[in-house]
Amino acid sequence: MSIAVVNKNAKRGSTVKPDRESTSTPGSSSTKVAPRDRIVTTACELFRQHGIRGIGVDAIAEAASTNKMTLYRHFGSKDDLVCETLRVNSEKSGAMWADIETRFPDDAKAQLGAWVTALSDCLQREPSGCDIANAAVELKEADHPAHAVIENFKILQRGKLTDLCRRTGTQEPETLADTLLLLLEGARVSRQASGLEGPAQCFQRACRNTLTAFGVSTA
Amino acid sequence: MSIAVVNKNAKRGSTVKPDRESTSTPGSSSTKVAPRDRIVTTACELFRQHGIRGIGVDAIAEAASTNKMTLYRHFGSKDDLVCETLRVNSEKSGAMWADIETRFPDDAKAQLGAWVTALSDCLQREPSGCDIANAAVELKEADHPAHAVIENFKILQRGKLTDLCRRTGTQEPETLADTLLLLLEGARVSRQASGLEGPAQCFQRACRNTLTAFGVSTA
DNA sequence: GTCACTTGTTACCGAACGGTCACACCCATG
DNA sequence: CATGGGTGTGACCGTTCGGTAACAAGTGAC
Repeated sequence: MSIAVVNKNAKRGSTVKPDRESTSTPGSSSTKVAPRDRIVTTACELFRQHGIRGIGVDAIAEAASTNKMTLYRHFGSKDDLVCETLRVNSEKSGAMWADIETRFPDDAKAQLGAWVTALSDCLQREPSGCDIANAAVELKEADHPAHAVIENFKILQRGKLTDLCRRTGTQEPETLADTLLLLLEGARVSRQASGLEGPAQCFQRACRNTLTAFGVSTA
Repeated sequence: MSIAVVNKNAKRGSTVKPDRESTSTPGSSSTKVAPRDRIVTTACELFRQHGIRGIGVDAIAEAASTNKMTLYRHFGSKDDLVCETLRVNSEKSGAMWADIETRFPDDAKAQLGAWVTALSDCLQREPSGCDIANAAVELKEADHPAHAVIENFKILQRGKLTDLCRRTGTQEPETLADTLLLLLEGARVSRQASGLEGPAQCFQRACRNTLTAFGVSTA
């Protein structure tokens, strides 16, 4: 299957007590991040890079400068860790919404325009697509606990966007919101062969067109 | 990880020579499909159901009423089999294009409308999303041979759709095609929480709106 | 110092996986 | 009947994986 081997050669060569860059130095070197937080951050990154099924708990623990035992003390199973990373990603999205709202208070049209540009920037920055959507594709087991997190996020996101569209005064705010979401999901998936300019520009242009078609002038 | 176990209990219980439903009866029972074809068909289905990483070659062979050895005699590796299934899926898409063209010869607008309805029907029938796009999400290894197949398919699809849009006489046929593709990919991914009516209707409505916005009356 | 708590380390387990081997079997062709 | 190619069967190998056990080491509060 030619699985990308990320695991191999755990030990960093030297046999003497090596570079413990962040651990065991309480307040000195690098802000003393708790193991649990290091694990979550690292897991987010590695899941995005290699897929959930493509990376093992051992490799995650090692990349987080800790070990498997500590990982399993904080998370009962790999599934739990997956859920936690998805939850963190949801919170990141929530932060983006809050940022938009504070930057353009009481201006729904400007907020909607900012949403488009923010997501377009996000698309250009992270070529791996939406972590949550990717997780939904990868986890086919119907009873996987992550599906609740995914479902919850999607409902929340759609609610927020629909509400924002409604506040712009357009008719059919739900149709507009659903169209924008379809464009977003599509852009996140199809990072190949979306024209010369890439899915980010493609997404942005399609959104602008859709907004004008719905009578929303993007301020 | 709570991987869905599809493999277990290979043997059908009875120890006597059991129900060999299709094999060893040359021209009698069920049309005598060659093992290779059975494997490909079964693999397509199982990859869609469980994901490429979620199903093993053993389970595929057994579901195809054959065994692992025969599978490996026809396909050098699981990766080869994956590529073959993606190729088959590409051909199915090609058949759809041919069908549309014969049903509405020399009528680009009607063909485009038929494309929308055909894909919408397809979305409603198969809730698993696009197998090729799913494969792209699941196979993160950059050197996986399937990526060539995927890329090839996407380029082909985009070329056909762009050409069709151009023949409708609209300006910016590429932008229109890219928008429709974004909507399609999005609808295929987001089978959850796309409004009350599901992504299929959502996709269809968004496409109609987009087409009218681009001045293409869907006959 | 002592105690409780969190981490680190190592080894291990059972299962599933991709892939291979050797051998028996069937069946069509000659 | 003999031969040869495609197929079925079961065992096997090496690896990786998720998860656990047992024990040592560090750390902060009292």
